[in-house]
Amino acid sequence: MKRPGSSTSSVGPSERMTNLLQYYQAALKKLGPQHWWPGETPFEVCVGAILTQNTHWKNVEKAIANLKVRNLLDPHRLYQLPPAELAQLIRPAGYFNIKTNRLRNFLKFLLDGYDGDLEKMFSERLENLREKILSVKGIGPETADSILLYAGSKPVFVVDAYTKRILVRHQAIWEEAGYEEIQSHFTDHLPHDVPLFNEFHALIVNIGKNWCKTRNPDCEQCPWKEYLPTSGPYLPSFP
DNA sequence: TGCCAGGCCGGGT
DNA sequence: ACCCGGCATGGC
Repeated sequence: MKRPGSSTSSVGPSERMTNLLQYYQAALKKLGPQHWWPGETPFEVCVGAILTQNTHWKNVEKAIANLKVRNLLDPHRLYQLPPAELAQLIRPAGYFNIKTNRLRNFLKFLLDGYDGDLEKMFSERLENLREKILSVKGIGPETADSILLYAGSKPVFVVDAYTKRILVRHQAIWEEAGYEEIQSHFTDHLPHDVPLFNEFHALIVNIGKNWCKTRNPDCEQCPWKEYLPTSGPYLPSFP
């Protein structure tokens, strides 16, 4: 459903899916805790957040493993590594030339601004820090927010492609909604609780991967089947 | 076997 | 302010 031009519609996305805690509880009950982020240290989370841009996590795991066995999951040592060597190590994660630069941009930011100390970085005021991380070339809103939530335990809700697809499917947002608008939908209707944000986003990704796929959606088995709109422009087609 | 994945940037309308 | 092409590997 596209946002109506300048006219106002009586029933629309803003009226739907505001009972987010029920969605959360239903998903958690069916799927259990997701134990996110899949990484052992905050720094590993940051690296993974950059490497997983538009990429299967399975591929990222291989790249991270390459870095880990060489003891390179450290800002100083990783930045010391010649870029060409870094590129080869992260090759399995795809876009390896681009991601080499993006990783190094973030490393330089971390080393120059905070002596490579993530704790020091995360001690900065949240609003300022988010803007600064976003200014690093190669780090957009999802990557920045993933770093803030999953590496820094900051109360920031992470939005990704699955989040948007599911919310559009549930008529909670318009198709044209941008990142911040989608994010607001959660932060406006949920307590700002770090474990909640952590688990909720992880559950969304799980549901997106398994039931809300672009090609082969399977709404019948989806844990949120009960909440699907029973009428609207998406039935029986799928966005 | 094609299609697609936990985006983002830069250049063009 | 959007829209689009480019970036790349490996799993299903």
